[in-house]
Amino acid sequence: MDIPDLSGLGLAEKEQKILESAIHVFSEKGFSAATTSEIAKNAGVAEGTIFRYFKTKKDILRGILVQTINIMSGKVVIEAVEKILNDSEGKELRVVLKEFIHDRIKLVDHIFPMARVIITEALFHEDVREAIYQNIIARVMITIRRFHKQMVERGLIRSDIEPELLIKTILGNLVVLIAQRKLFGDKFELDDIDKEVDKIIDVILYGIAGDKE
Amino acid sequence: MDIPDLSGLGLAEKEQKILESAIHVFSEKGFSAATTSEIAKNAGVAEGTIFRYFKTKKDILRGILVQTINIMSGKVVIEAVEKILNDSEGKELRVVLKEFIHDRIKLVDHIFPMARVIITEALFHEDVREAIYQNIIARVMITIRRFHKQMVERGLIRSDIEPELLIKTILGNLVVLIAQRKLFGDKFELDDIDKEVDKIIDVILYGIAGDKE
DNA sequence: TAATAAAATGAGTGAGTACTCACTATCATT
DNA sequence: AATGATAGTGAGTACTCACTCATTTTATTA
Repeated sequence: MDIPDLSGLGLAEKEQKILESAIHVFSEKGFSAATTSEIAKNAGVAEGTIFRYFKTKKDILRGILVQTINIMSGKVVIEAVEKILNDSEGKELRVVLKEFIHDRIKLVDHIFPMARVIITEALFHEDVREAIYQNIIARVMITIRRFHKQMVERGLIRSDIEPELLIKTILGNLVVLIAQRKLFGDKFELDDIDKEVDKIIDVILYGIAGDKE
Repeated sequence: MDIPDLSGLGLAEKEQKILESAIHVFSEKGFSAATTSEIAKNAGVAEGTIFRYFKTKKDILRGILVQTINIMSGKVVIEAVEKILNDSEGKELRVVLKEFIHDRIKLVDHIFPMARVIITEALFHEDVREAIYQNIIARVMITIRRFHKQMVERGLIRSDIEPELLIKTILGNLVVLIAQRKLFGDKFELDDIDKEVDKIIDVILYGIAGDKE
C-alpha cells in the first residue's frame, strides 16, 4: 500500500508521520474501526503525541482531507490537467484523451488509500462532499471549460456537447475502468491496460451505434 | 429514507424488524459507527433480542448483505434487466437504453440506503466484492451478452464493440449520473432528469467527436 | 553548564460498547 | 389448569477506546 508523499508541506516531522500512518490505518479499516493506539504505534510515536497535533480523532481525518485536497486540487489535478491540456494545441483529441486517462490512472494508483477513505466518508457526510465539491470539482471545471472551448473551436468536439456532459462522459468511463482494476482486478484479465484505454477512447469519441441506428 | 421490503422471506417478525432497523441505522452511520443499542431501540425490541437472532453485530451485517444481494440479484437486477432487454425486439436502441437507464435510476432511488452500506463494505472487504461479482455481475453479464448479440445482428451496435465494453460504457455514464443526483444533487440544477438522460444516451450512441476528428 | 522551555511519553480514566444471562411473559399441548 | 417450550427482556459485565495529564526527555538559550 503506497502512501502519498506529504513532505514539503511545512509539517512537523511527527505530524507528518502521524498523518501518513493515519492514512494507512484508516484505509485498511475505515475511519470508525481504526484506533488511535494503532495509528500511534504505526507512526512510531506515543498515543499522547497524536493529541498534541490533533485535537480529536476526527481532526486527523480532517487533516487527511485537507492534505488530499491540497495534493489533488493543487499540485496533482489542476497542474497535471493544465499541463496535458495546454500541450494539446496541435494534437489530436484521441492523443490528448489517452495521455489524460493514463495520467489519471497513475494518480489513482498513487492516492488510492486516501481516496478510499474519502469516498467512504463522502457517502455518509455532507460536509465532506461539500469540501470535495468546492476544492476539486468546482476548480477542475474551470480548466475543463477552457479545454472544451478550445476543442469545440477546432472542431474536434461536437458543438452541441456542453462541458459538463464532456467531463461526465470521460469521468464515467474512467471510474468504471479504475473500479474494475482496483476492485475486480483478478476477475478480468484486462489483457493490456493500453489496449483497454484505446477501446474506451474509441467509444467516447464515436459511440457504440452501428450503421443501422 | 426508504427501506426495502423484506417480508415474504420466511423471517420471524422480530428478526425482520431488526434487519430493517439495522439497514436503516447502518445506512445512516455506516457499520462501525452504528450501535446495537440504537438498532434495538429503532426496531422496538430489547437489545438482548438482537443476539437471540444474530450471534454478533457482524452477523447482522452479513444478514443484510445476503438479503440485499439476493433481492438485488434475483428480483431487481436480473428480472428487470431481462424484462427490458427481452422487450427490445422491434425497438430502437435509443428507446431501449432510455427505458433501461430510467429504470435503473428508479431502482437506485429505492435501494440507495442499502447500496451505500454495501459499497462501503465492498471497498474494504474482498469477500463482499466476491459475493457481488458472483451474484450480480457474473449473472447480469449473461443477459447482457444475449442483448449485445441481438443488437449487433440488427446492426444497432458496432460489431467491434465487445459486450464487456458495452456494459462498461453504459454503467460508467449511469454511475456518474446517479452519483451527481444522490451526492451533489443540490449543486447542479439538473433541469430535467429526462433531458439529462437523453443527452447521455446521445453521447453513448454517437460519441463526442466533432466533424474534424 | 544551568536554567528554562518545548516536545514527547504512556499509564490512567471514564464514557460507551458488544454481548451475556438470569429471569419473565407468552403460547401450545395434554 | 399444569407443564414445558419458546421468545423476549434489560440490567449487568467485561472490555475497548478516545482522550488526559503528571512526568520524563530533548532542545534552546544565557
